[in-house]
Formats: sequence, C-alpha cells, structure tokens
Amino acid sequence: MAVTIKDVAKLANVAPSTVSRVIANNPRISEQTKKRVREAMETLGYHPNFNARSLAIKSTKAIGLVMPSSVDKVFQNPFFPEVIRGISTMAHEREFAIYMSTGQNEQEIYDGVERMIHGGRVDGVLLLYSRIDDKIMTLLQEKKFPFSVIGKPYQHSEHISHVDNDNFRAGKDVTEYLIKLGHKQIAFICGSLDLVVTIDRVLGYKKALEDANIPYQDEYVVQEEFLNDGGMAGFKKLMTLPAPPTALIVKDDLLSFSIMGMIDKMGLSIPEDISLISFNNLMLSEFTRPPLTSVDIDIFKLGYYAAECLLDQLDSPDQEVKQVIVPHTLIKRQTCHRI
Amino acid sequence: MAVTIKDVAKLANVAPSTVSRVIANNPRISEQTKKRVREAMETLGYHPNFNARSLAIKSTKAIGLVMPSSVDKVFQNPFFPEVIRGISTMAHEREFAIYMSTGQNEQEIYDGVERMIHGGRVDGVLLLYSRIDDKIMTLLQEKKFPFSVIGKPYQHSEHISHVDNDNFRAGKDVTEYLIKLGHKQIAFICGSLDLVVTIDRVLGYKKALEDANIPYQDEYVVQEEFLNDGGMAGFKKLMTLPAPPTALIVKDDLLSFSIMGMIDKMGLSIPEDISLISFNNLMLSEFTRPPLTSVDIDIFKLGYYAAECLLDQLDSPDQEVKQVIVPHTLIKRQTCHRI
DNA sequence: TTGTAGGCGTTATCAG
DNA sequence: CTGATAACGCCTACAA
Repeated sequence: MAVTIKDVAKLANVAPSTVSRVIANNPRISEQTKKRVREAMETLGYHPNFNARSLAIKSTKAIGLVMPSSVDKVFQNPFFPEVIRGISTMAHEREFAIYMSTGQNEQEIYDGVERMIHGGRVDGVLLLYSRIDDKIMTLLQEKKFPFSVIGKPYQHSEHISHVDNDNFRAGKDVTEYLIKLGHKQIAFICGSLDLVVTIDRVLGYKKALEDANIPYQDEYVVQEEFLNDGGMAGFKKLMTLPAPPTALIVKDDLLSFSIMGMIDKMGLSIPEDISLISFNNLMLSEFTRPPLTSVDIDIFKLGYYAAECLLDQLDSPDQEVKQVIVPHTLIKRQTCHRI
Repeated sequence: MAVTIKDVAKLANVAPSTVSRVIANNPRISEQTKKRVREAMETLGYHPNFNARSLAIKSTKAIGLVMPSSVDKVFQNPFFPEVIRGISTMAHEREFAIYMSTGQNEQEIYDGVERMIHGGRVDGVLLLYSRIDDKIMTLLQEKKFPFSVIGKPYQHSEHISHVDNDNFRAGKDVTEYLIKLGHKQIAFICGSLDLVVTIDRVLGYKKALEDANIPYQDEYVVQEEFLNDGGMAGFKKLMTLPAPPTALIVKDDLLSFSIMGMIDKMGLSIPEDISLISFNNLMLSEFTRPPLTSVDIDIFKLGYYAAECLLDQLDSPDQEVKQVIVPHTLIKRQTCHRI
C-alpha cells in the first residue's frame, strides 16, 4: 500500500489536515511544523494521490488533446508532432500533464472526448484542428467546458479562444508571389474543404487573382483526396488540362514531397517546367532537391500559445477569451521560377 | 454539478450500489432493473467519474509514455509519432487512455514519472527507448511498477517485458549486404553509444566484418553527435581519411536525408561515389533522389506489441513477462552500388 | 496555528 | 437479486 497523508501525519505527529496544508503551502502553518512535515514526507517517500486530490478539488492538472480522426493519417504528418511539442512545452511550464484519447473514426473520438470531460480526466481540451460543423466543438460549447482551438473556428470565432495563422493572408501572399514571378495559371492543391484553414487560404488565393485581374478557374483548385484516389491519375489530369498550370500551390510540404516525385516521373522538372510552393516548412524541406519554397507557419508556436490560452482560461475562467495570430513567413528556396 | 451515480439511483428508484452493478454489468441484477437504470442514465446523461472510480479500485485505465529527454529532438524524429501510433492503436482496442508527461532534461522526466506512478495517474508505463544505466528503469523495477520497454534492456533483459528488433542481426545484415556489393571500407554513423540499439547494431557490424576478414577500424565508427557539433566538419573529416569509406551505414533515415545533402554539397554523388544505407524506412525515404535503401524496422508494430505486452501484464500480473522480436526487412532501393 | 469531521463519486462487503 | 455501509486519499469548513 502506498504511503498516504495519514502516514506522514503520524510520523510528524500532526493531523492529516496539517499535512494537506503543508502540501498546499498554506501560510498559516508555522515554518517549524512545515519543516517537520516535509522531512516526514521525505523519509517516507510520500507522493500525493492525484485521483483523490482531483476528486476533492475537481481539478486534474491535465489537459486533453483532440486530434482529427484516424490516428493513422494524423501521425504521418509532422505537423502534429510539432504542434504537440509546442503544447507540451507550455504544459510542462505550468506543470500540467497531457492526456490523449484516440479513435478510428469521428464517433469514437467523440465518445472519447465525452468520457474525458465528463469523467473528469482533464480540466480543459485542445482541439488540434478546426472544421465546419464540428460536433465536438458543439459539445464543448454546450457543456461550457473550457477549450481552445488551433485554427479558426468556423462560427463565433470572436467568442472562442483560438490560435491560428492569418491563413487568408498566407494564401494571398503565396499567390501574389507567384503572380509577381509572372505566373497566371496557378493551381491550388488544397486540403479538405471542411477545414477552415483550407477555406481561408483558398479565399486568399482568389483575392490575389482578382486583384491581379486573373480569372479564377475551378479546375485549378483540386482537393488532395482527389489526387490520392486515382494515384497519379488525378494529378495527370490537372497537368493535361488545355491550359496546364505553370505553378502549384500545395497544401503542405509533405504532399509536395510526393508531388515532386510525380513531376519527376512525368519527365518534368522543377522549377524550369513548373513552380511549386507549399506550406509548413518542415525540417526536411530544405533538404529536398531542389530545396522547397515554403511558408513557415511556426507550428511550434501554434501549439505553445494554444496551450497557454487554454491554461490562462483555466486560471481565470471569467476573463475574456484570448486569441492569438501567429505570423507566417515565406521561405524562398528554389522551387519557384520566373516565367 | 455533474450527474452522479446517486442521481441515477434516485431516478431509477434503486440504491447507488445497484447502479454501480449495472455499470459493471453484474450478472446478478435482473434485466428489468438493468433496463430501468440504463434508461435513467440515458435521460440524465450520466458519465462515470474516473477519479472516483480510480480511487476506489486503484486502477486508472491509462498508461504512461516515457520518452527520452528533450521533447525538442524527440518529436522531430518520425520514429516517435509512428511508435505512438502503434501504441495508441492497441491502447484504444483495450480502452486505455494515454498519458504523457514531459520534461526538458533527465531529472525533470524522472520526476514526472515518479509523480505519474506514485500519484496513481497510470496503471503501467511504456519506456520508448532503452539505454545503459537508466535511472527510470531502475525506479520502475525497485517499485515493482508494471512497465514494458521498446528496445532491449541492457541488463536482465530476460526478466523484463520488452519489444525490440533483432538489432544485432540488422546491423549484421546491412553490413553483409554492403560487403556482398564489394565494399570493404564501410563507415557506421551511429547514435549515442548509451543506447542499447546502437550497441547491438555496432556489434552486428563488427561481426559481419570479422566474418568477411575485413579488419575493424575505429575511425569508421562515428557518433551522430560528433557530426552535429562541427556541422559538416565532422563528416568531411570522415570523408577525407587516408582511406575514405566507400559506403555509409547510417543510424536512421532522417540523418541520411541531411547526409545526402552534405554529400551533394561536397560534389559527390550517390551511389556512384558512395553507397548509403540506413534504418527506419520512413515514408519519405522512397521519395528522395535517389530513393533510399533502408531497413524497415516496422516501428508501428514495435509500439503496438509493446502496448500489448504491457496491457497483458496488467491483466495478469503474475504471468511471465512477455518479449517480442519484430522482424526487420531490408528495402533495397537505389543508394547502394556495386563497387 | 492546528485538529476534527464530513464530503468528493465509486466500488466492495455483508446482510437481507 | 438488492440495499446499507464502509472504505479509497485528500481537501476544507468549522472548531478549538
């Protein structure tokens, strides 16, 4: 049996409540007894029982992470490890632990979150994505359970704590950059249109085209899934349009890596035949040949500040929700070429 | 206030203990009352409180993950996301949650683990690495706290539950492969010699050389850290030995990616001037140019089975500890060349 | 400044 | 088959 507060109390010749106060560093305890109690804790190797404490004070000092469904795909993308790194750095600073529940599909994840919050496993939740009509976000709002979002909530974003890049701006920036290089046929290989990040970036893309008087063409915007389904087929279709794109904006570097492979196989070369720019600036992106031009969205900070927003919210629940925009930077390497 | 077992009891007109039995699906409760209670739970939206339950039964249905120090480095390496994917798949199958505590250095991590196990946050622990004289492993053994290791424990490995590749064999395999291609000057850029995986692989490397009557040379075995410190300097030193290596065995693909960059910068080309083989077979390894020859160590399974070993141990504590060897496969691509 | 007692939400033991 | 009742380890009034 583990050593409890009572054992310590007995050894130190005080009441359990006194020990409890020493743990909480209650100022109304004399330094003398504090010292005595601490010694007792030391010799006994006492460690407080989190479950008992959580039960009593209704707080766990842990936050829960919610990832988009299917761990499979999630962890293949370096985005998540990096964002978790940011989160866990902040969590550690504030002495919080991290809790993950996983599931293969939406429903399983939803159930996991429900157990997490109702079961009192965590004090708050971090949503690592933002999509349209997300059931989990609705749940959290209904239950008034503290949470923070990485990405911009689709609705009521002003009232929800979140951390995001300015994705409209980022989409506009990359497009303008390509336009400045002389490109007019610019395709956008984007992520799921459920995701707010996709929506924002495409909006920025359209705005940049509009500002430059370049007509927007539907065939130029293709979703990632569309590519995967047909293997190379989807991509080939894009590249054999009557007016094939001379430049590609790609959802993220990871996808770019495989697209670079496809382009290679088609006998085209980057950047002479086609320009390529994408998002995330993964560590590996500077090692590809040619090195990848990419938008650094500072994934680490996204996680770091999101955790901070959540923890601040837990500290002072009535305060206004915080929102943070993490700046992005265009890292020009060698996959974009003047036309 | 959340809805408790008592509220359910009241609504269903039974005693709290009966509700508890329904939750546990105790066979000695009539189907009738079970149904009634379940309806009550439904209408009230009841969810059991994990902390209370954990306190009562002294089990949390959660396992803790221990990663090597410095989250920084850890998460940059796709090994960890992938191993966590395996772990979380199994954890989910058995309805366990995952708990992570983090720290910037050894001591912080040690403290985190101590809180984790004494505080009753987790039922068992998974060590995601194995090194010589690891304090945390010692702690776990002393406290007789259930744990399982990914990698081979340095000592008493027969008595410790663990999952690993046959790393001696893997090191031998790659070396023999290069020897068969005619190489005699084979360098090994390995990880820290504290890590058991490194030790095993180097042993395999030496054995292969010995079997082929190729004298072992100390200068050919260089640790990764040695490279990083001097940037390219360390690598250049290796490549400008009186008898520079014609083939490189590299710790993992990630490191290979940057080494490929260095080789490129030095004006050498792969595999004509130098052959390269490494471990882990990351998803991206087939997209490099040339595609990387690599040993697939099946990281996912490493995690999956390690979690299984741990959970089995929790289910039946007195059983013999399990050990699993995950087979590896040499994936021949285009970075190795006959000399 | 410190001790006493009751409660946090469950489960388990023992009656009935 | 079901109902009291006492733990589990800690916290917090309230009392002293």
